[in-house]
Amino acid sequence: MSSNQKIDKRIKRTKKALQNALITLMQSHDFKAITITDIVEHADYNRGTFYKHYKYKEELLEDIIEEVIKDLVDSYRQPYQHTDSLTFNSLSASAVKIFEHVYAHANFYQLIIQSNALPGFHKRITNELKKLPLQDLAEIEPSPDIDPELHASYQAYAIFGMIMEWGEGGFKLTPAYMADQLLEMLKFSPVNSRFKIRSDLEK
Amino acid sequence: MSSNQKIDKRIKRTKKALQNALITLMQSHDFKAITITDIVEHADYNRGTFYKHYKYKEELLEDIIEEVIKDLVDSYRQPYQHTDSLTFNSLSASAVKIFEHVYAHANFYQLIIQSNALPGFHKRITNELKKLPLQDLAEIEPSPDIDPELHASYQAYAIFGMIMEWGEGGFKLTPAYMADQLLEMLKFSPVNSRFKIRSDLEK
DNA sequence: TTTGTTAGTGAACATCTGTTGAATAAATCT
DNA sequence: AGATTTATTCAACAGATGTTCACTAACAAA
Repeated sequence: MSSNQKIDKRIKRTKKALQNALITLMQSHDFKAITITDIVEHADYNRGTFYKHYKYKEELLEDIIEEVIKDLVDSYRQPYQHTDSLTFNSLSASAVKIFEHVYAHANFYQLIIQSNALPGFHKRITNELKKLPLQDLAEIEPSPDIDPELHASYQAYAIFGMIMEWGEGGFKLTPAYMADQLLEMLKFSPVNSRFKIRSDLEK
Repeated sequence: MSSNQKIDKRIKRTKKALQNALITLMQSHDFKAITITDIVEHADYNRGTFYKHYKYKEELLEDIIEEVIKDLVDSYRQPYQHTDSLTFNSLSASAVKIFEHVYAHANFYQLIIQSNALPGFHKRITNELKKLPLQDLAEIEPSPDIDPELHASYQAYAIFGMIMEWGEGGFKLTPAYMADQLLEMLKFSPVNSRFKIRSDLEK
């Protein structure tokens, strides 16, 4: 039944204990300041046991992240399974689900942000980009040839940016509001909108 | 004349040497695998000297990043200074300048990506978001109340996402193409576009 | 050029790291 | 159930870390 039949009980037990220890320590300490010794002492395991499973604490953190990601994917797929919840459209429902997932794991996301688990570079450069007045758009003729890879990365990081901003504000806003904001920003995208259809007819 | 009159020559000399040593080491080693001892031995300084200026190697890296960011801001401001380069419009020119800046520092950006200086979380979650088919948009009525903070973060991370995608592809694409792609994606934004004006008239 | 200030040196220290080996405990398998 | 496999322990190791100290060398200001 369960997805992991062959994994040794001891391994699961140990990994969970180490994960919990790290999470607990991250509540009060900067990620960088937490030592392997801290983790194993807090979890009451031998230091060698840690190294049997992980190379460094970042790897342990990634295990924790992996579980949260799993829930994110599940959350996203929910609207497609329960058609009754499709009040608006599928994207709107998915967007809500994504932000609801983050909201449900707000403690975790805030922990990641607070404990400086994600370091300086992307934060530094995106903060600088934020200052630049890129909002002022101009009129250009439409053209549909957008690189799908670039577009996917653009969209992914954009949503990630919304989550970061949300988290730095302490997750005060509601998931529904966040989803609405995302839809507002996406609204005029040509892909499936009436504008795209209209410009297609113009050809 | 110079912006830093009061800073001791020795400090500048030492910091530059340490920065260069780290950059050199990052060419061939994973960031995490580089030790403080490696850096000071390569720069031929005492280990205590390192700790006089930096707490950990991440702080040293941030100093390097700071210089690149400075160039990014300068690059962005260029179009506003030289009006002759405004072939299209200000945003288009700014976008080109940003991507030209990245292209000029492609070695640095690739170094950051390759050496895993930015760790798992944002990469992991955004890669997952990329898989979700968020591209399929739906028709909704326009409304202009977008949170400026959220929008700024959205845009900043979106562009950062383009740069990451670009870098992971080895910076094969040209800066002009990247700028064009950005403009394509922004094109239908309501803020200043003809669509916005049209929908305003509909009221 | 002298004087006060501070960066860099070298050495020492306790602690943490990453790895290893043999012994023990707990799991899995038949 | 017993036999086999393997996770965990404990101890030990060399190397790296982060900090401190007195010493010197280089700098800035007058």
